[in-house]
Amino acid sequence: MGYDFQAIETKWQKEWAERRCFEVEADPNKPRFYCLEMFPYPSGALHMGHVRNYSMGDMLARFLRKRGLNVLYPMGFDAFGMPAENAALKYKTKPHDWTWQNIEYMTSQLKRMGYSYDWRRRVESCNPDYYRWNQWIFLQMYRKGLVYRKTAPVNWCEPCGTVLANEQVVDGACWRCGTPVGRKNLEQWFIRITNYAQELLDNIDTSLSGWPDRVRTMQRNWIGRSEGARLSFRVPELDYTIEAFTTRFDTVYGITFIALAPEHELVRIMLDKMPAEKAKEMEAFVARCAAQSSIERSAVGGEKLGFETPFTGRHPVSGEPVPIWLANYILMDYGTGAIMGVPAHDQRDFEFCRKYGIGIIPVIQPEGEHLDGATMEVAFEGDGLSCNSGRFDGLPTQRAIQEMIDWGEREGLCQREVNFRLRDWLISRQRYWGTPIPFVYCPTCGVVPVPEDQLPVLLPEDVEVREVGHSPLLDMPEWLATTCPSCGGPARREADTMDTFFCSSWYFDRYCSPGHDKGAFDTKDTDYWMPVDQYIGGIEHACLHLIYARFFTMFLSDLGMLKVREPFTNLLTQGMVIKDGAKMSKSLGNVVDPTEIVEKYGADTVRLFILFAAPPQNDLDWSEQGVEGAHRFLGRVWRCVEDNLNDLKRHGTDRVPMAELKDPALRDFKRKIHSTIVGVTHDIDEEKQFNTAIAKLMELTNALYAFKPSDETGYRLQREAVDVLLNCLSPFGPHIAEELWQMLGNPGLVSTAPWPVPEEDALGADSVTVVVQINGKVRAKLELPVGLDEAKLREIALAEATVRERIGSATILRTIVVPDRLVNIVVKA
RNA sequence: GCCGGGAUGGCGGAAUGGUAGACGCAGUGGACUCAAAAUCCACCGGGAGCAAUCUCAUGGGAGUUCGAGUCUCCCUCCCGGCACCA
Repeated sequence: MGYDFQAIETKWQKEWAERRCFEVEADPNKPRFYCLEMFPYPSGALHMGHVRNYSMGDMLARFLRKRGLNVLYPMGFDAFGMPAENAALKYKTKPHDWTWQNIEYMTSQLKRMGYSYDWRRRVESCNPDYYRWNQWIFLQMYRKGLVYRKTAPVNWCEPCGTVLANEQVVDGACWRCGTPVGRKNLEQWFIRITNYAQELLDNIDTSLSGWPDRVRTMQRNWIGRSEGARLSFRVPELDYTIEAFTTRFDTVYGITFIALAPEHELVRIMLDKMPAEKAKEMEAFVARCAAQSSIERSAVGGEKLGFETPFTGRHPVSGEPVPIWLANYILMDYGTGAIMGVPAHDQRDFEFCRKYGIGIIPVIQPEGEHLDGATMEVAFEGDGLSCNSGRFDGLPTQRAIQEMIDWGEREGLCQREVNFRLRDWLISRQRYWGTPIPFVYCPTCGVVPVPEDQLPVLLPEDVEVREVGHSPLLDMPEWLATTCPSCGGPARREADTMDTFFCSSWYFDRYCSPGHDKGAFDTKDTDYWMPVDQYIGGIEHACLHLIYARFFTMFLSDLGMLKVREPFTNLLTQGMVIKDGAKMSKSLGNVVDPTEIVEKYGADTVRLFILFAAPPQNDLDWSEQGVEGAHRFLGRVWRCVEDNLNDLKRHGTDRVPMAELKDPALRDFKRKIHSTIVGVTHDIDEEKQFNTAIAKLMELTNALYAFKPSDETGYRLQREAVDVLLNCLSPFGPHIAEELWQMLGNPGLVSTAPWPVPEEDALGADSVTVVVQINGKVRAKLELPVGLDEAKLREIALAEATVRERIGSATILRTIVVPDRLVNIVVKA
């Protein structure tokens, strides 16, 4: 009858759904496991990257379920976002309709793959039942002082018509559309994620040992902590104090100038107090810097531009005047936007001073050298001994930093300070298809939060998206107009919506309590299910979603809603799916549609291929020949059951214990069965090497083909092998395993059958190949019984004819014996 | 520049410091067939040899070790992240 994968797969998908095999409830008496995948954006159809991600997760979920764990394995959709608006424009539809259509279609595709989700828990972030809790959480953040509005130069993406968070600017360009990002001054909503910078950083080392090093490093870099001191320069003429941050307070005696960012607030004050002519020049300089793109301005080795102001600040230690300059390489959004210029020990300052003829004073001497400010060619940024630094002369750099800051703090010259590269999270988006920010503007009361009992602020669904430079919400006076919750007077709704990363920062909590309407989730559920034990997704979220989600978890924990501080215990970042040397993408036209492949080969084949072709972290080269190979393997499994079905059924499932087996061939075969269980379990559970787990199943299949039973014992062993093979195969190719399991008359479903347990006495070998080496080179291989002691092994090895011949007249210096493994004879001619 | 990860057959990739190349793809030969496909069986890193076998080989160079793809140091190249961050 052959392997009719289409019929089999639809049959079992229906069966699993009807039997509700994969629906789970929190049960404190059962050991739990939370297996999570990054939920997809409902872009229209699944792509191979999704299939890879979810095939890994499903395999794990099925495996762990069989091992007796109560496995939460949910799926949902990250459904707000720009593409829906673009699609609405293109196809003359509504974002709401387009999105929901895609959600339903992609759900059907996921079901066709046979993934074992608990579908009752599906979450859609565009559903008011979900986003009302976005609004609620946002209000809690507001209450805790984590939300603020600020007019600031923000990253602006013109094609997207909206601002971007820092995390969403990649190489100076928009993370979604790739357009270079501009600057715009806007009043926007921010979240103080920086309040959590230290914990976000600390936990990388203490709590994220289950994450790849790569991601941990990326987050560490992104948060970017640096320790140092804040010091100030008094500017008496302007009655102003310039604050600056430095990590090198030990170089304070080497200051020869002060540099400000052209956007620094002091610039305006100085302009007012300057002769008109000079002020004009300075304004021109500021304008010139403003015209430089962010990429230009932050390019390494970019040209340093400076402008000398007619003012001076007082050196914090000596009180001497220090010239104040404006410089294009000083960034307003790091530190204080002002620096102490130490050209001798900072390469950027050095280049600046050489260009503008500012003095250079070395205050650290490297070992065995003597630096002279007049002749130095590069700044010395390493460690050495302090000089020209008064009482600190002669101190080694690391000590100098500490002792000088201690002294500075005592004298009131500086304060220890820690700076982070991480910026607050800008969450407003000037887009329609997102969660409305629950605030109103009242002419009397100002910016007023919408009371919790009035949530959700519903996003109107019946809108027409038009190609205009602003959100369609602004064209809906009936939606915008509201009353002030505070005074009851007329007010206007906030028309900005939230960054969609807000939605994806807590969806995994919501999965724990589907449909809960008393809160974002029920703590009874999250107390049981959280944290996520295994999270699987793409590396591209290393500094976006994975930082935001960690922050949310800390915040919700501070509210007392979560018991955990970190959401994801183990993280697996899967590689991309590549074809013809490039990532599959529509623009390159190298996309392979999963649906077509599933029709041609079946879901089991696709799953198997995608897990077998490469280790999870590596990129995976799509190869239709490889797919055929996977299909061929499943065909072999099928035939090896179908062709022997009568024999396999006739002899029953009673196992023959190892102790009763005498024939070495049978004993070997029994061992193969049980070492497969051990190996596959190890590869999945400990190594997360799904490719080698599959390789071991292929080996067992090959052994089954080579095995020709001749008696009752042999047939029973064959049945044992087939049952183990199907059981271990079922997480990878669940449909075919289920069908064959049933054909054999096994009770129940293989999906819910316990994972096989290896028989201990079927693992140890009767004999082993002992390698005889001479000076580390393999010279003989001996098949010997297990457990011989060192002396015996040495004796046997030395007695071997080829070995004796090899040694000849050479002197044996020593012999290393590793029992059951090798004998290494060290000789000297 | 700094940080992280890599480099193994024609290809994807295996190898607790102990037989390098599991498993698969591609390839070669055979069986079955009128023939092909499918399937089954065998071979499949380089060099030498009729063969047994020998020899070289895990990016390059040193080192530790009885023994190194694996550990240490240096170098080359590739991938990823951060970067005029004070």
